[in-house]
Amino acid sequence: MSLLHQLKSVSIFSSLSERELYEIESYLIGKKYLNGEMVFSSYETARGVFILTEGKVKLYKAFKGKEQTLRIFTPISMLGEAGAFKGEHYPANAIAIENSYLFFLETGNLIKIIERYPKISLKMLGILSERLYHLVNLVENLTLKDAVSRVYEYIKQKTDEKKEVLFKTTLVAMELGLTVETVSRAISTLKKSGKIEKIGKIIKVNR
Amino acid sequence: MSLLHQLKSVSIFSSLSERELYEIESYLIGKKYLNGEMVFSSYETARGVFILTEGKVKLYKAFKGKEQTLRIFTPISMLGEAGAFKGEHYPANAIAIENSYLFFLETGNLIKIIERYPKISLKMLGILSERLYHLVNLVENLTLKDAVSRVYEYIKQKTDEKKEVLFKTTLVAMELGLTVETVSRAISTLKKSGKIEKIGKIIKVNR
DNA sequence: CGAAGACTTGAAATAGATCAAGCGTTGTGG
DNA sequence: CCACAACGCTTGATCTATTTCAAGTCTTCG
Repeated sequence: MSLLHQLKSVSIFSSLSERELYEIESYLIGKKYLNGEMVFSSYETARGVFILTEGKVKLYKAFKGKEQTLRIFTPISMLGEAGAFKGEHYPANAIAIENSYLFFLETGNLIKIIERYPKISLKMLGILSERLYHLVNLVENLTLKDAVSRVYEYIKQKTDEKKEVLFKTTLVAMELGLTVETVSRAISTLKKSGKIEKIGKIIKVNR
Repeated sequence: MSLLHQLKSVSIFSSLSERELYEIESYLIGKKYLNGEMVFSSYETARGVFILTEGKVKLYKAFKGKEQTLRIFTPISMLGEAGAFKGEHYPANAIAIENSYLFFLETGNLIKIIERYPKISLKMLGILSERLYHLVNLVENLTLKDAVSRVYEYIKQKTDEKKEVLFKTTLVAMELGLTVETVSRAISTLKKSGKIEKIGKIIKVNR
């Protein structure tokens, strides 16, 4: 897929013409990140946003050897927006958890774009709002729901469109803020109660 | 304090002239909320934002009889922005925890204002980003830090400007997502270790 | 003044984490 | 292409921080 085409799927740019996208493209700097490589950290000054076009990036907080995943990003997504619009530092850390490719867009240029194409600002407000919904949902899950129902809801949601889904315990544990062991136990509980079926790594919900 | 004056302290309006504020004022509908009265709930469709000019409002999530506070708002603050820019429903519930006064501003009018005064959109992006920082911080506190250090950090932060601060166990427990008992125990631990002093309801940090 | 609400302290319960060990899967380099 | 090392998954046993339950004291204010 061409970069131009990819830009179109970044929601804030979706309303722009090819000509306009072409201009934005000129601001972007692409870089490959290997699995395990840091994209940005909360210690560093936020200089702009990233656009993930390939791979997977984990956004997380770390403190005293423990860590909490906030979100796993997959293509095509924008990262680091909050840092760009407020504050010195990014609010969290981002690390590639697969070999990935990201473009960087400087805050100054982003603001230039927003000012030039006012429609974009509403889109941007929409993105930030979506981030807030996601985080509020995370807090709800972390503090109000037990492990088994969280895993169950996760699976239900993932199998909403597709019938069956590839299930990686480690990844799900990360996304839900649980340990691998807890997720594994939750799965066997759900299997026993007949709510799900799992053959190999393929999982499906019984409705 | 006049409404016009109050509007000026809502950061998104701070750059507007009196004439412009006067126009915005005409969109606002004020209403008194008694202690315990619901301002909005996550079940209801988001029709606009609120501006708190008096009292205290708690933003929280509830599930199966349990609840988790996301934030306590004090004047002058805006509430419900995320709902206005995305999604059918507000992401959480808001309830007055003191007798309060709020103005309501319809989404349509807010967007009109943003489109008319483009500078406002950057301010708005800043507000949403600040909300994200706050929530990320909440997640960090809830999942990575223990009760005693959370209470300690809370007190340190609150006593940053003032030397001494009025401490209400119940309110702090809400804000930190802990039980009253846990906060009370944390306080006595901190007192014993000499890190803080508390006489009556007045608390201070030993530095 | 008295009663409702706020705070403290102790004892018990609990959900999930941590530690530990064994098994399964996979992919790489010899 | 096979072997085996590294990694992922499962299951059991213990541990621990915080919640819950309970009961008593202190505060405040109508």
